[in-house]
Amino acid sequence: MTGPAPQRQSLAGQTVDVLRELVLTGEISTGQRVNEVELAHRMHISRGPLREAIRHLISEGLLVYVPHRGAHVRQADAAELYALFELRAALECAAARLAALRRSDHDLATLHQVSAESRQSYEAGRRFPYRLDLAFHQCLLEAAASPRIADQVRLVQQQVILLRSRHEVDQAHTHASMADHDQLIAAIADRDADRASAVMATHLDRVRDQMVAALGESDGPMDSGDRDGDGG
Amino acid sequence: MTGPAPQRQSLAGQTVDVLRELVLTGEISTGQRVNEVELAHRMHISRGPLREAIRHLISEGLLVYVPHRGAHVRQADAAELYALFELRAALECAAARLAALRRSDHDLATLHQVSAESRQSYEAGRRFPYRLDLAFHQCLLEAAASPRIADQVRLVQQQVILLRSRHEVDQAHTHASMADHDQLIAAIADRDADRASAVMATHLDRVRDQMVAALGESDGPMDSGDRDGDGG
DNA sequence: CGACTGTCGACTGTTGACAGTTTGCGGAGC
DNA sequence: GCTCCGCAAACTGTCAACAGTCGACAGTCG
Repeated sequence: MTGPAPQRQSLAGQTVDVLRELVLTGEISTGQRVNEVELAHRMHISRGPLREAIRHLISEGLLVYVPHRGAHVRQADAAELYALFELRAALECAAARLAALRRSDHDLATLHQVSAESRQSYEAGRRFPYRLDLAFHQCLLEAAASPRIADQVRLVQQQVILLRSRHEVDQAHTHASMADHDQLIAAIADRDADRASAVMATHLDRVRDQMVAALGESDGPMDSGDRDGDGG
Repeated sequence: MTGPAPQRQSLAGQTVDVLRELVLTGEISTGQRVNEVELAHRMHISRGPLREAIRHLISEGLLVYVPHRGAHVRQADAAELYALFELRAALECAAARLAALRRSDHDLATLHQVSAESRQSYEAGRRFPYRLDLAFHQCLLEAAASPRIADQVRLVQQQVILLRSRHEVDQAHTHASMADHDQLIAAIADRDADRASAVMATHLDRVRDQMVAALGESDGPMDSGDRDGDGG
């Protein structure tokens, strides 16, 4: 599991985690090219392990690669975001369906708990950190008990995070998302697979539209719009 | 387009294709460990590009990796096969749904054509080469017009091929599969997304059960009967 | 003044060698 | 005879250096 990280990992393995964090936190800007020698020097490692780590992140979809030009952080337009969410919907709707069929009482209790934490955090004035949103979807994957689907969902979610971290989410969307989660829990509690899948589809459509809107605001007018608002 | 393959690919890129073929054709046996130095010498390349190719195939799911032990060809028991087909069903049912909604007349004609070729080949006495089965699913992906889903389906299909190549398929299963394909085409022609998804689910269940049965025949009765098949 | 071409710099692609770890074998001890 | 310990071989992990390729700049020709 994602327990205490075994520090006995290889250098390349550690580098994957470090580099992934650099990308997801935006420390390496979107679209920025990754210089192998410079980055290797900065990490006090050789180019070999770094290259393997880069290739790994490419396979995870966080980086893209151009021959003889190196790798750069993936940047998505609206079309790619739609395509990504089609994949996400395919996977998570199936997960919701399986969760409804297979969930144990323990799974259901955990879902309720995470949902309660989210609402608590929200009403305490915090901005519904997507850590709790991720935790909810993670619990759902546990309930679905389908390891291969779970792995793929995690990869897709990483790519969503890569885009989501760039902008803010508004309050109305937060409220609607939590309502979706509650409906999803209800469907899973009833072991209603079709309803769980449908609610998930609705939820993901909402999240997608919100992200497309935010993308259009910050990235839409691209002609020399050089306001690199990476602050967040 | 996917025209003449750019032979100017990097050595690592070429090696990926060569190694993938070696694995899928069974030239590297299932479970067999991959010796880096030996294989690099045999391919007249250095270990660097070979390692990158190996890591790539690991990310594709064809190889698995053990620290300090190297990579070996993935071998699946019944439980893993069930998990794999849950992922496949999630992806391909969604693809079938999208294909029903988005297919053009040209897509439909192509599907009909591939289906006819399959039937022709079958009645000519051939054993329904799964190349044609793959071609059918490929056409369906084109009709679905969802690039991310298509990519993932291709990766999953590779893993299925890795297991399917080991054994034969019986005639009854072949006949049923072609009937499934025809029903799927009909549903897509009617733009009935729900029915297309349902037919695909049935089809994949059939294929899965046939593979599980074949797996149990050829691989099940091993010396120490460790039938931990809790595939639910 | 504009377009083309030759050269330079930087970076990726590849290689061979070195170091650390694991595994298998052989011998000593019980 | 069986078990445990130690050594050696083989393999993976890592590194530094070499070679090939692409992009940019400057010089030259029309």
